[in-house]
Amino acid sequence: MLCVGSRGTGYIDMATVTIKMLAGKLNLSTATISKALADSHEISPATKQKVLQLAQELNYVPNAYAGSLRRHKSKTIAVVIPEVADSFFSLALNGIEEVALAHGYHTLIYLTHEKLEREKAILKELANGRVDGLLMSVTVETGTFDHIREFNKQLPVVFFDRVCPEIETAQITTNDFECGYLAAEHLIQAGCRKIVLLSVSNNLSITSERAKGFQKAVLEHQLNGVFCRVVDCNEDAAQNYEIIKAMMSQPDRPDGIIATVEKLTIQIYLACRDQNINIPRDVKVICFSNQPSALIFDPGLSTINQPAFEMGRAAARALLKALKNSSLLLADESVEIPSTLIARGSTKM
Amino acid sequence: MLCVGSRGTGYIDMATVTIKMLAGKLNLSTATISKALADSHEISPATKQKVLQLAQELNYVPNAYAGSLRRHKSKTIAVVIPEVADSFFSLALNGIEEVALAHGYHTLIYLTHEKLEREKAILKELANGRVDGLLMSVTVETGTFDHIREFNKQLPVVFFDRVCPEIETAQITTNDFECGYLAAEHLIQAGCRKIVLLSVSNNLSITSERAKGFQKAVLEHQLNGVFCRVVDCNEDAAQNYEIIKAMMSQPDRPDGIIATVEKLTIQIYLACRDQNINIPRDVKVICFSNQPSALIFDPGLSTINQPAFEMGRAAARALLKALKNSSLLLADESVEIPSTLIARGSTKM
DNA sequence: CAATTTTACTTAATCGTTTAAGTAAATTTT
DNA sequence: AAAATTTACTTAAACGATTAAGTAAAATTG
Repeated sequence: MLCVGSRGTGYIDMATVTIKMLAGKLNLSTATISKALADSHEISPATKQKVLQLAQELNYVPNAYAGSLRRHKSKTIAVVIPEVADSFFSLALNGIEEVALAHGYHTLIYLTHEKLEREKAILKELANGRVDGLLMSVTVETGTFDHIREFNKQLPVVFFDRVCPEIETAQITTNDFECGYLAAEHLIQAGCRKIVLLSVSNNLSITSERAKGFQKAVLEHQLNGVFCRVVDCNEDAAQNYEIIKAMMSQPDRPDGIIATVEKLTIQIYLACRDQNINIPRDVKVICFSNQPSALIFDPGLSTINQPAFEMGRAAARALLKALKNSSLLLADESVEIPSTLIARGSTKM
Repeated sequence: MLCVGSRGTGYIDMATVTIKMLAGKLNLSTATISKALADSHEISPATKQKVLQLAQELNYVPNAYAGSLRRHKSKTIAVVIPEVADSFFSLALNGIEEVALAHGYHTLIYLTHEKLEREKAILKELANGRVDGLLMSVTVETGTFDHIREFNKQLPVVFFDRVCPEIETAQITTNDFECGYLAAEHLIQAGCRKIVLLSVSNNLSITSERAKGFQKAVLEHQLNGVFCRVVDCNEDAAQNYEIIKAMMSQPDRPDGIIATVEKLTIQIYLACRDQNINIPRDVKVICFSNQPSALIFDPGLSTINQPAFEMGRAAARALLKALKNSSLLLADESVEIPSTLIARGSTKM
């Protein structure tokens, strides 16, 4: 018995299996079916058995949105991040998805591409039932927080990595201050005296924390503040290349570079190669990065390795915990998961 | 006027703004509000103006699920991929999100972690209204297709990269056969005579296409089939390292390696380094990879670069086109976007 | 100006669930 | 055995939107 129309989608609705349909076939009310499927004590074992069996046979899957509408719960969370083609965020997303899945939650993804406007638009749109909560890493542009605060009045938000201390909620971070300090210490131990920290001009607490750690080490070792400084890069790879190249062609060029942003790595290597500046002989380089292939760079890249996957998991866990237990104070769920410094060829003495 | 309860979520419902509420405040019916917001010709300009203004003021956002339930359209697509911590998939996801966003669609993400069971469970759950369509790259285990075929009876599916020619729908691919051929040709031109293609044991059409292209080049150049062969790796990095190491410690070890899987790159480099086999002098290596940092590997990695972002975009576009135009035959939307071979240090003569 | 059409609404049903409240029959209690 | 309770259901309202169908008043037509 073929069932092909001459026009239309070609997709068969087959009068999608609903509770109503099950009720019809079994001569029961929809209420009974619903309760039977929910294993309610109000329904007799015999009826439950019949309902379950028919549901199985007809491949009944409850309409997600009908339930969401009724219960005011979507079993969906949103992940709002700047980009996904970045080892940190893709690993974090991995961790988030794992936890969401395990709890039967669905994961919506939104990329801000570092645009505050986009971030605002997303939060606004999500503020009406589509999700039960939000995991986010803010953009580099995010300097005001009203849009987040407004959203957070209605739904729980958990920050990870690029957190927002201004908002009282769970903040999943790594030890950025300490890592900035350790990176600088590491370079100093390797003999560097003119260390530059490359950052991107932004409002992020994590980069300022890293910079503060760096400054502390510089002070402790009484290094010259003229040479030891923070240099701002931006979102444009070609421009960053020029910035780094210009910096490295000065007579008093740095002998150590700390990149707080993974994507600057390539530009640093390229700029040095193109100017015949040898890493690590002429300049030592360490980056905040999670690329597993850092060890086969030329030379192997010393890194501060963030626990991206674990941070994603921790963030998702905190959010889901809050969703299960509505009296939970999310601010108490903040955790700091330490990063690890891995020394490789690029900082060899 | 503070509004803080002693218990509960702390999240303010503020009787979330609904059409009903707007209707109440303006002394109009919900139908009028709904139509005004949809800019219907049935509503007078004056009323529209009033409605729009109040909606703006109260920050009204339509409940997504109410509309979805009524219209049987969710404005949501699902992306089902093996993993996200992979340069191809993260770039593709980027392209997908861009297109979805531009069309006002939401993107759900599901990771199969290469498990067929997981893939089946996801499709089953999604088959009831949650999404309007699906973009997918199948797992390495996906050898049967009934679960996809079943889903595809109800909703449109578009495959990208790891496609499924058995299902009649859009398949967004790159020129895998040709690339397998070109990679082999490239190694042969560089002097290789004993070339091994490293793959992962699976059912994927793309890897078999690459292998076929490789075989063609081997035949054309009448290379010895004993040395020129396909070697299977798997999902376990440590095991792969051992497989490659064992292969490279044979007396008749290969002088050329083609890796069809990005993640094998590191194991190849490590195994060679650990055995003092010089790349490219002793063995030349080319990988299917999209890592932008391939050029600063040691030595720079020659790659077959897939147009991941473009493929993601093409896949999303095909799906959305089908969703807008239900009489579209998706199979006609299949496209092949060519990859590019980038020669670097790892295949130098 | 009576008849018709158009305008600008409202009423009420519906999407697929869940759930409070109701109810008849069976069971238990006293 | 009458009263009270429990069991296993059903009825109907709700969630928040959309939309077919209905309607009174205003505008247009012949």
